[in-house]
Amino acid sequence: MAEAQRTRSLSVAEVLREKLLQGEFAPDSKLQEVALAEDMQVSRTPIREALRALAKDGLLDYAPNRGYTVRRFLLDDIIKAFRVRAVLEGLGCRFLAEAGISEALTEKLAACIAQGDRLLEQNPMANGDFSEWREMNRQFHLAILLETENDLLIRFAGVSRNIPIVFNGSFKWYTEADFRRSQDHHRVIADAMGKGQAERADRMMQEHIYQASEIIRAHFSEVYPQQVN
Amino acid sequence: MAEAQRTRSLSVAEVLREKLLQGEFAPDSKLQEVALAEDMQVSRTPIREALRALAKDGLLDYAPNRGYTVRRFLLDDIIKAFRVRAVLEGLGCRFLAEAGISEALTEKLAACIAQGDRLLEQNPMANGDFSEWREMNRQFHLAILLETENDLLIRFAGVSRNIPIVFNGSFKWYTEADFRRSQDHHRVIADAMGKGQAERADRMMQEHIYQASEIIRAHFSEVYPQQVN
DNA sequence: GAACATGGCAATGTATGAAACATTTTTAAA
DNA sequence: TTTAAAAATGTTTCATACATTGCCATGTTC
Repeated sequence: MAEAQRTRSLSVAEVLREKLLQGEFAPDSKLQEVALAEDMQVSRTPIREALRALAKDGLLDYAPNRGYTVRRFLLDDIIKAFRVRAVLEGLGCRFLAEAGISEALTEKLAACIAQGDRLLEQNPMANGDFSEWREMNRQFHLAILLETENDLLIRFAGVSRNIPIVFNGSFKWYTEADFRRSQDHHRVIADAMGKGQAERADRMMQEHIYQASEIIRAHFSEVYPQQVN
Repeated sequence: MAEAQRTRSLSVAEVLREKLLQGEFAPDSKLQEVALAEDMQVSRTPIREALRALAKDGLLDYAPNRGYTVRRFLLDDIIKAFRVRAVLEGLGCRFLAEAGISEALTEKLAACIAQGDRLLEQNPMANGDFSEWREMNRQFHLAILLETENDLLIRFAGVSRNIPIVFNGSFKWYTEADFRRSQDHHRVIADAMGKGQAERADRMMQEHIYQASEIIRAHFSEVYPQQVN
């Protein structure tokens, strides 16, 4: 009971969002209702609603009477998104440091950091599988955001993270030093919040996210070789 | 020609959004397709799409198979939204101060400030019509945001402003001193950006928006007398 | 050959009935 | 009287038919 109901519209949106985030649709290509409806074996109605939702999230461009196209993210767009996200997540840290963080969050962050240490010992770059690191990182950031109980902050941070390339993290380009640095950042952020050092927590989170953006900047041309920006 | 096409869905969404922002629907009341379709003389389809859009903007709550209800904004929600907005608009000022602002923006901001001076001379509280002040203020903030050319920043700032009570501004509660203070803020923000003082511009914008939120806090109970939070 | 008009096609926009789901009311039994 | 099952009612979700718009090719005119 009280199971979060799933409508077809939501399922379709979820599937399409995942494909968009994984870059399975070429930028600027059209997403047409009829074609998608056939592919996914549903009528146009749920497709329409899903497309509309994805456009609202900025993953598709929409023109009335002309339909939806896959948004092309330039490096510039991604860098700008990172700056916004850095400020938002930094703000979250600030709030929590000011208000004091719960026992539960302290433990959650400690668990993430412990997991990070474990993964670092295993030399996470060796096997090329970063899914555990990615999940740990996701949990760390999400736990902080949720603790703020600030609806807009949570939503905006989510949107600014749900962008192709950004979404999966840039871990495949991380050197061992990058992983260790990232882990250090997490440690400082948790420490600062625990001690009520709002300014320090904010700045460290901003720097943490900035460094991630710089790694993407350095490797962006590998994803879109032809693209100028 | 090239008139921005209007579909019924978009028109309906616009009308409903305006009503929601003006508080014409009681919080927690249901918005039903059939009833709205009759009221607005369109079929259920454009209504559905409009409701979905408004839910994405956070003005409506949605539950699968159960429909849409008007979101109830507590004072706490509004304060939290203001904090996010303050940081976002502050960030916009920071960007512009760092990059340098265009001639066009310099003039636009100067025009807004001149208009503010004019309105202050006329004692804007006298007639109880703040529409001109509101428009001037809107233009000032919007011009800054647009100049950043940061898509997410513009969208997020818009969403965090499109909230009942917040949307119309709190000018009806402003004292003359409040108006003058607000005008001073605008002057400092424009000055700081013009001089490339990023930190100063950022902080002043944040303070500017914070003060607006405090005025709403002081008068919120007049809007929802019964509400505790 | 270039500019413009026309018509057909394909896609989106809208309306509406049918099905699925939730809620309320009724009915029957304990 | 209380409780639960079941029917009735109302609302949302989905599918589909029709209407409208945009696009592109063809053809006409200058």
